[in-house]
Amino acid sequence: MTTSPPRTTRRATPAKEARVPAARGRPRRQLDDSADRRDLILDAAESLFCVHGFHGVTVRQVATEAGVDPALLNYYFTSKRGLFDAVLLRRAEVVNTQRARSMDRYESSTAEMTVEGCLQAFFEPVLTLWESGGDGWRNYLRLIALVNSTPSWGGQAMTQYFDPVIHKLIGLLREVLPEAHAEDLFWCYHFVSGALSLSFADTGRIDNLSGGLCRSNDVAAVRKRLAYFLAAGTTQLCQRMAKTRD
Amino acid sequence: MTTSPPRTTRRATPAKEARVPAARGRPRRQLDDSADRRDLILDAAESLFCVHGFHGVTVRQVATEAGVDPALLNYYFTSKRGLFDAVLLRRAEVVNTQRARSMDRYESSTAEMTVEGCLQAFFEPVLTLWESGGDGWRNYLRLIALVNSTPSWGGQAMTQYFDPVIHKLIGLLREVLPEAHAEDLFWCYHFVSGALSLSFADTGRIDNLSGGLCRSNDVAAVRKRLAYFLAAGTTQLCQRMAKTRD
DNA sequence: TCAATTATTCAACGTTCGTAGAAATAAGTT
DNA sequence: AACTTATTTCTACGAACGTTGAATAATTGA
Repeated sequence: MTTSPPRTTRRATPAKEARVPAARGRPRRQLDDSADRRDLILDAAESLFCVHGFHGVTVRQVATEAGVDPALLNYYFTSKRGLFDAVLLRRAEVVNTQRARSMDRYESSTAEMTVEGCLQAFFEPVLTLWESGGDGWRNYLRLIALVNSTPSWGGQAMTQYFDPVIHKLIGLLREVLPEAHAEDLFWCYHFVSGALSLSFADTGRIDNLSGGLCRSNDVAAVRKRLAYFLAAGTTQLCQRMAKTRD
Repeated sequence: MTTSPPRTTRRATPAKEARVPAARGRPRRQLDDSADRRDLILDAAESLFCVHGFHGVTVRQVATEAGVDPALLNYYFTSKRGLFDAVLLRRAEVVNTQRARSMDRYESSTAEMTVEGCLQAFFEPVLTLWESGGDGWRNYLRLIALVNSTPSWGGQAMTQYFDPVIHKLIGLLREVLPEAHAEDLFWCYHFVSGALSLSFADTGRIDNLSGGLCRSNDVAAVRKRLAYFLAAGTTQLCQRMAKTRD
């Protein structure tokens, strides 16, 4: 208990980069797990980080939730931070290529684009994932919402994926609202982003506030209302600011 | 260093409630501090919690920032959680009575209320505090924004202060938009809250996104645009939903 | 079959965490 | 002055933290 068997001096395992499964020597399938342990860990981490944030979760909690040894997290992801980043990046490309495609499709198939149409093309793919992407996607979007409103987040890896589609949206809006000032379009996105984030955050706040009249995870209720609200806000902001000396 | 002087058995200090300064025996003023140590601690905690969240801050960091001994935090606030709650509650009543008064004033002084007027009466006091309330208020609003979008926050103590003014706002909007469904007004507030939160969160996100064109702490820029955006969104959402079978 | 590689477990390290008891200091009361 | 109470510091506990090295189990290529 107190005294321990003699330990030799520490020597690191040779490779210190995050472990990505190689083709050779990798077991194809676990005995009874349908998914890879690596993915199990990511799922567990996702479900915990999205509720409590990075600092509110311990690697031991993630390990327990995933049903694996804590050391395995470091084996695959090098560090707790590495795990967190891996969770963020896992679905980042998927969601954003879907959004990019959605906007491309809208742009090329529509003769007369509208503000509402652009915004819908921007967020409809995400709503769909939220609605029918399973718990994984729901947790992921919650996590993104949390990260999006956390100041201390210096996530440059994320902007790499998210910024292009945002600029694409702003580009579309610029065509529909040619008289709008550039900065006003950015401010519109700012407000859009805030409303979207809070919706995905799924805090249950509106449930309490409305005495059960509204449910914060009611995708169908959010869908139409978001479109109406954001489109009108964007249009009016830009039009009224365009008339202003400022 | 290794062996310590013999410690007697632990016995707790008699009082275990949070320490609130009494009238008797309390030193009136510290030697060189202009403010009470208790307030210094709250300020330090506020400035750290609003950036890193509850779990991202240690009591030792707060103590260092405040320039006091770590044990003093437990003396005044019993626990880390007690400190966090104290930070939240310190300014909660102030801001919300100001908002309540602002809406009362608007309601009683205006013959023909508007959606934009109601919303402005709701958030203008907060914008003013954000603009000219000093670092303390700016940090506090950041913290509220963070808490507002954190799912794991079971803050019933906060709702006690914040819910009444929200219901007051919804009551005003109901007068201006009598045809609106009740649930739509709650959804409007939901989106309003999201846009406001992200603005106060001051994440610097829009600064990067716009390449410096917008600054996320530019209160003047936010003020008008918020009013335009939210008023149009609210009006349109309610009007269009009112026409819908649903 | 056997050596090489990968995956997983085990036990523990060194550190930092929140918190507590006791002593010391300061202020107020009488 | 002495006494009482409030404030502050000192020291350190026990637990939990992220992480690691070495050992073991599983899988693969030859």
